[in-house]
Amino acid sequence: MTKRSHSITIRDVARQAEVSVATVSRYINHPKTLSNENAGKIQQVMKELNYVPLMAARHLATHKTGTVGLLSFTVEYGFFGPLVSGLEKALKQNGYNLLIATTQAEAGGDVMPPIGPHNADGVVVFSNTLSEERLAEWYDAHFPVVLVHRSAPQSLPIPSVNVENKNASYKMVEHLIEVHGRKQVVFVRAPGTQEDAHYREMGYKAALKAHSIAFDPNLIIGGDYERSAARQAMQKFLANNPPHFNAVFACDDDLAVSVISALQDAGLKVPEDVAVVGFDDQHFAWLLVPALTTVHAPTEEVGRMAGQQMLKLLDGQEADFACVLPTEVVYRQSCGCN
Amino acid sequence: MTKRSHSITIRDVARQAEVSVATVSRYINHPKTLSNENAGKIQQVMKELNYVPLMAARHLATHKTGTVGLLSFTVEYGFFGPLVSGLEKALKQNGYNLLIATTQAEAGGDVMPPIGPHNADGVVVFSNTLSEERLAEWYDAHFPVVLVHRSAPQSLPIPSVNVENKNASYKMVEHLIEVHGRKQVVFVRAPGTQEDAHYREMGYKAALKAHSIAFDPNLIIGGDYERSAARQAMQKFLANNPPHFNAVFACDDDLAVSVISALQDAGLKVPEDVAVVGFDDQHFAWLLVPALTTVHAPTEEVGRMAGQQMLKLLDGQEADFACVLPTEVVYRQSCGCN
DNA sequence: TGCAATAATGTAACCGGTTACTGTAACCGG
DNA sequence: CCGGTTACAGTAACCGGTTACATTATTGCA
Repeated sequence: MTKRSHSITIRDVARQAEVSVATVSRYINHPKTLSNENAGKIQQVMKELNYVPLMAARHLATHKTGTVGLLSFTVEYGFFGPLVSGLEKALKQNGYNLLIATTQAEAGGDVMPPIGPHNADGVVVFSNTLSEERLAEWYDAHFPVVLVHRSAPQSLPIPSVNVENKNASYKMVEHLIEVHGRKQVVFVRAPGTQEDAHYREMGYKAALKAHSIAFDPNLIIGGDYERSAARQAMQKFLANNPPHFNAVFACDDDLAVSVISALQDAGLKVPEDVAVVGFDDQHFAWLLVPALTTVHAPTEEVGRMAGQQMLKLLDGQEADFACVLPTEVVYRQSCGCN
Repeated sequence: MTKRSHSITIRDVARQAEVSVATVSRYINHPKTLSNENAGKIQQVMKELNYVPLMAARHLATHKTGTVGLLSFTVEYGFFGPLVSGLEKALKQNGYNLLIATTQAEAGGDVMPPIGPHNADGVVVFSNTLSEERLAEWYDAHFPVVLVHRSAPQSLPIPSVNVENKNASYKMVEHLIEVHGRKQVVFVRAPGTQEDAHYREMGYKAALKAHSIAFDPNLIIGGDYERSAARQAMQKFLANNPPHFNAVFACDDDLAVSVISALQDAGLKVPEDVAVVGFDDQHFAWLLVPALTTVHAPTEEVGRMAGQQMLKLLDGQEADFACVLPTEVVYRQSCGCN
């Protein structure tokens, strides 16, 4: 056995089984159309030779790769695991594999993304990982795309899977105001330009307005920092003689953690002095002390749903245009409950 | 544009640029061998037509897919994110994509794994996701494999990347004994048959022995439960009139969390009544109250290293046979420190 | 019994790239 | 001025599958 395992081709099988290559191919793709005799022979020879058809040759002949891509700007971020998990499970059910690549948001739209029509049957695009031009190009070419945590651009009816951000944020802030009487609520923006973040901020503002609380831009902590520097950003905010506040709505759980630790460092008690709430309900949220009040986002479900939409597209069906999964506030201790 | 975007082939480019297909192919693969004149023409036409070579055709001709697979039994488990991240970064540097699939440990070795020589240039195998027979088969066929969190079977010199488990566990338990005087240490096994778990238990036992503490099998909580049922397993242990104990070494951080919450439910204080320590140093470990004393495992580094080993193999070089990354005990509060 | 429909198989073209081989022209030193 | 490199480009075979079409054997039914 010095030769590569894949020197075994369909012709080897055909020869050994004393049939034509076409028959072997038929056995693989439409087994029912074969005589029992040949089917048996072929099956046996395939097992003997340990034959596995080369995907590339199949792809070339059929124009199907059996692969769906996921384009993401990062893979480290907390909820990536569940997202991929859901996606992979959904795809696997129909025999698709998952190809993963990270890209920075395309600089000028001119860099060819590592996954595309040339190596996948469709791609799931996470957040703003792809320029609108590319999206349009693929849409025009009828290349299946599903957006995740990003809604489709105006003119392109590309299916998307999102979580409900604005209402949940509204309720979250309303809870702080009504139940806990916290009217000076700081909002901590996320770094980057995630669409989710935008809607969460809108929910925050809407809640203030509905309760006749004037929006104070000084209570916004801007997202102009690296994720890893969130804690310092909070510390800086505290050091710079901020306006009075008694609650913090962090754009996501990771930020909430940074906020809490910065507050505690500064000698402030959570939730007594300052209530802190987050968004996402990541794995660790309930482990914190105080346990984090946050909005539960069904991340694995997002992945699964994206997978299902993609399968529909691949099957030639219409997918739901915009699919928004429900979120729900989870009341724990960090807001002052219990 | 009603046709698929990929009806544009190398022959279209060749025609438009008034050269032969071979010349276009050369431009793509060995640009230096072209005259400036033709290179310019081809470049322009390629941009105009938005031409991207079809991977499958390339693969078929060259027997290279440009893809590395990752075979894992799950994708949800906490440290999956960093692992993939490290792996993906390393691979991307050499232009490889990452193909991901989950499999249950192969039942009888007869199920063809979704990733293999037929669709990847090599695969990274996480833990015991693949039967030894398959490993041997691939090894014989010179198909590049790198093992992660699993060492190579006796007779197969397959490169592997592991973290140091035994010594770190030894130190961890020694710390409990020597510094905190905890001599009745419970060991909580992980479900499944991860190799890591085995070595951690060996470290635990070695530490006991070195301190002349008799090993008490009643202080072992067995791994015969689902991961999600770890907390109940601990509760059951507590309810069943266990021998006296004043510390718990959990096989990993996730288990440690379950242990802590079960203990607290039972009215026991951590670390005053029972010290609890874990392994992995997952993201959330320092967030817990008390912050978790644990062993830091460089998971992203494991991914990166596996990627590098794989790249070596793909390049025809020898890879390091067994690569064991150092781990380090991180002393926080849950053991009683501070 | 004969003919059409049907089932099972084989032949060979094709998918879209790569590359060995060949040919041509320009260039080199003696 | 000539034989030998060198630089560049084209022709066509090949990679390993799929499938349209042709062929042959079998069956059903008048």
